[in-house]
Amino acid sequence: MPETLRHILASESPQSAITVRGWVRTKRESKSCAFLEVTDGSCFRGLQAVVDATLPSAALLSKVLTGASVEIVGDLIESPAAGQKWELQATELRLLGEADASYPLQKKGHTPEFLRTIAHLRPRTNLFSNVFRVRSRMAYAVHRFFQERGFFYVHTPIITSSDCEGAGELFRVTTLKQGSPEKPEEDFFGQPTYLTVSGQLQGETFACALGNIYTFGPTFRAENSNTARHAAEFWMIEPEMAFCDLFADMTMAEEQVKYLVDAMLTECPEELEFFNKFVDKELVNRLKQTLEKPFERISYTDAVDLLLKSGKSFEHPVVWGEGLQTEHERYIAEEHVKGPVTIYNYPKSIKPFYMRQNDDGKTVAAMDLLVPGIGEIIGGSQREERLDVLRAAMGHHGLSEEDYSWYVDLRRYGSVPHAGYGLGFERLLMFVTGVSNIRDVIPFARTPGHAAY
RNA sequence: UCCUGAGUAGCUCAGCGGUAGAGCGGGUGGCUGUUAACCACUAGGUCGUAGGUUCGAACCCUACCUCAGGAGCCA
Repeated sequence: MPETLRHILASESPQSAITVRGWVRTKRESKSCAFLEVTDGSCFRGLQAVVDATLPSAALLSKVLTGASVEIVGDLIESPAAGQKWELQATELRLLGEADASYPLQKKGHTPEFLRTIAHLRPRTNLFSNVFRVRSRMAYAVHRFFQERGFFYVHTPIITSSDCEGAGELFRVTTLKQGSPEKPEEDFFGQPTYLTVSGQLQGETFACALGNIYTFGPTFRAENSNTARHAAEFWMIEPEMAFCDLFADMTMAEEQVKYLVDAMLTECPEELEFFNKFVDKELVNRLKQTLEKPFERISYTDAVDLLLKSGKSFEHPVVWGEGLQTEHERYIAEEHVKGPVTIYNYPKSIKPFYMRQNDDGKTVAAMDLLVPGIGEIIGGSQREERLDVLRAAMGHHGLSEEDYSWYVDLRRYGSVPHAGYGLGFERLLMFVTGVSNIRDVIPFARTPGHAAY
């Protein structure tokens, strides 16, 4: 493998006769020479190549427009001008792939809305190359966090027949033709199947065998949600821990968010500087504040109290027993706490059947971690491990034990207290980059009406 | 799905009843090292689509489409 710009730019001393391959970002021409800014994607910065007008290959310059791919041989020298430490004094320029005048990216800024229409070219821009380098680093940090703590990575199914009740609308998976007289039992799997909305239920079975496990993979929601925070296909991180209660669960969630924020601060400094300058000027401050102190914890009941006493007039009334609205969550995270906050012990009527019922009979051991600007980034709970209580909850939710017999079996054979949560990977990326639209942290976003590429 | 706003050159926008504009990007020429280079010239448009009002519509009205912001649902 030839050296990438990431290594070349970190060079300690000049080098002669090196080869650089990449894409032209800008060209600045004057009479005696031309300056080509070349990037290869390996890092944010590019390398300035100086092509003297007397070089034989300088004749190619008229065809080297923004977006063209080039191979340049030359000497890495200290740049005599301000703006960069190193530059490449070219001895030979080769045009690998022309980009004609219709190339849509120019050196001036583009709006994210326009760039979404050219998702195949936007990773060549500053913003998106930074976003997707960070996405890769963060995915690695997610695995590192769990692997360092002895968690096992479990690949839960993407096609599933269980609908993880309460997690939203599902996409149907079928080989039956539309309008076909065939019945579901004649379908490929012999029963209705869907794209998974969560690996949690299957994850629980592995936690009740391997101890601590996590999943990290794509999940799907067929909700007609049109917001900057929802996508039909997104990646979720779902740890599940045996012998774990709600408070240990909350501690784990906090530890993970801090670990990932720290990874952003220490491993992606160039990208972070860019985001802080061009995307969100408060980003670095906010990330540093996240690490400073323990996340506040407020019970749902106390949260309702403080909302009622806030003196704020909310569009939606604050009522114990109803879900917290976005405006309520924003007030708590952004005005009351001014930082990440975990709300726990929600009314059981608004939560799914598998959450553990508390002794008060009214609430379940659920928790949501809210962060300023984004809202819910993590949702989790301690799971109901008592056979009779779980059966009763399933009855209340109108679920048949037959459909979940394997899930109920976990409570029948060696049941243990266990807990877990789901962290939306894209929401985490929005938090650490400051990018405000989920469509801009996914390589090819799937939202209602949009599945191009 | 609901509410609000916006669609004018490849991109970002100005024009808001009376001959379609600028910057960037492209082309040509100039400039002794530029940094979103600079200077001059130049090409580039069914003003989202379809109706309507008017002597006259990019501009006013209606519908639809698309996008954005907010809400619901949630991660």
